[in-house]
Amino acid sequence: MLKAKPRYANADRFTPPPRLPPPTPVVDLSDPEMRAFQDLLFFAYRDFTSVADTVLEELGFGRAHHRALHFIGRNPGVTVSALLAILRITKQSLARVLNALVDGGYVGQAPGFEDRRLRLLTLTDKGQALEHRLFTAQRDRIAQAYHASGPQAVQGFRLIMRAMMDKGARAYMDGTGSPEDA
Amino acid sequence: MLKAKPRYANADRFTPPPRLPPPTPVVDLSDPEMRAFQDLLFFAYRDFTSVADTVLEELGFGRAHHRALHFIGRNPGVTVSALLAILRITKQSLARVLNALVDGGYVGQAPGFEDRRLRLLTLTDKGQALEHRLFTAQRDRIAQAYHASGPQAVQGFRLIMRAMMDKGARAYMDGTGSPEDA
DNA sequence: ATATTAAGTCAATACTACTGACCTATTTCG
DNA sequence: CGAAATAGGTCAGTAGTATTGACTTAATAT
Repeated sequence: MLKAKPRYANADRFTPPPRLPPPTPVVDLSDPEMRAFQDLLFFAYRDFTSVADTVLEELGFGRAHHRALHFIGRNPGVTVSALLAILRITKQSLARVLNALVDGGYVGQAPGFEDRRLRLLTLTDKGQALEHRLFTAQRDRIAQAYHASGPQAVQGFRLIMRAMMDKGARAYMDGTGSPEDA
Repeated sequence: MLKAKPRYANADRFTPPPRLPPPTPVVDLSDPEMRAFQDLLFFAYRDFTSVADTVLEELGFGRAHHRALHFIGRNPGVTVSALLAILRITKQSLARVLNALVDGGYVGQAPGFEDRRLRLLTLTDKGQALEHRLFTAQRDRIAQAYHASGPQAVQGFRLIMRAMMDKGARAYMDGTGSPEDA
C-alpha cells in the first residue's frame, strides 16, 4: 500500500503488519475429532442410502441396482467399462445387476456409433421414472440438510468430500478425465 | 427506513420492514446440484472406507469387523444390543463378526456389574493396536482433507452430515440419548 | 494377419446380511 | 415365589453383493 503523503521522513520504512498467513489454524484435528469425523460419515451414509430401500425392495432390487441406475442416468451413453470404473466392481458383479435392469426394461443399450464393440447404456423411460422415484426420497433429505445448515455448510461439505475421494473420482466430478483413471 | 421526523401524524404507525429472515437464500438446491451431492457422498465414502482394506484383508477381516472394532473402541463397555442399534444389523450378522474378533483376541467381554446378563465389550490391547492401525490409514485422509479445505469446511461438513442422519444417530453423536432410539 | 480391446459368460467362492425359530441365564414384577 | 420380560447365543436356510480365473465373441488397431 502506498501512502499518499508520509508524515515522517522514513514513515514508509514501516510496513504494515504482515498478513497473517493462515486465518485457518495450522493445527491438526485432534484424534477424537477425527474419530467423530468417521462416525459422521458412517451415520450420514447409512441413513442417506437407506431412504431408498423400501422402493428397491418392492421391485426386488438392491443398492447395487440403485447405483447403476444413478450413474447411467447421470451419464447417458456410458459404456460398460466406464461404469465398472465408477462403481469399482468387477464385470461379474455388474453383469448380474445390469442384466436384471435390462431384462426389467429399465436400461437400454445401443452399440457405439464409431466403435461398435461398445455397449452404450441409457435409461429407458421406465428406468428414468424409477430413478426419479428413488431420487425423490433422497432429495428430501438433501433439501432438509441444506435448509438446516445453509449454503456455506454445503460448500464446506463439497470441499471435504472432494478432498476425501481419490484423484480420479475428483477428475470425474470435474468432467475432466475419464472415470477410468480413478 | 425510519424517518427522523414524521411528516404526518401517524407516520410511526408504519413499522420498519421486517428483517429479512434468511440471509441464506431460501431457494432450494437445483436437481443437478442434488445429484452431484449424491455423487460426492458416494465417492468420498467409497474411497475413504477403502483405505483400510489392505490391512483388513491381511487378517481375513472385512469392513464389518472394522466397524465393530471402531464402535467398541469408541464405546468401551458397550453392550451387544447397543452395538446392534448403532450398526443397524441383526444379531446373527453381528455374531459372526464378534465371534471372530473375540476368538482372535481383539475383543474382550465382561459380564455387567449390576446386570450380569449384559456382555460388556471392550478392545483388548491387541484390538486397540489393530483399531489404531486401521485408524491411522483413514486419519491421513482426514488430515489431508482438513488441510486442503480448512476448518470452516469441516464445520460445514459436520452440519450437513448431522442433518443427513436419523434423529437417533444425532442424539448418539451428542451423547444424549442411547443408540437404541436410532 | 495378429494383437488388443469391449464385452459376455461360466464356475466357484466369500462376505455380509436377512428371517424365523428356539434356547439359556438373569432380572423384574405381580 | 412364580411368571414375564430382557440380554444374549445359536441353528438353519436364504439372499445380495462381491470376488477370481478362465474362456469366448466381435470389433478395432497395428
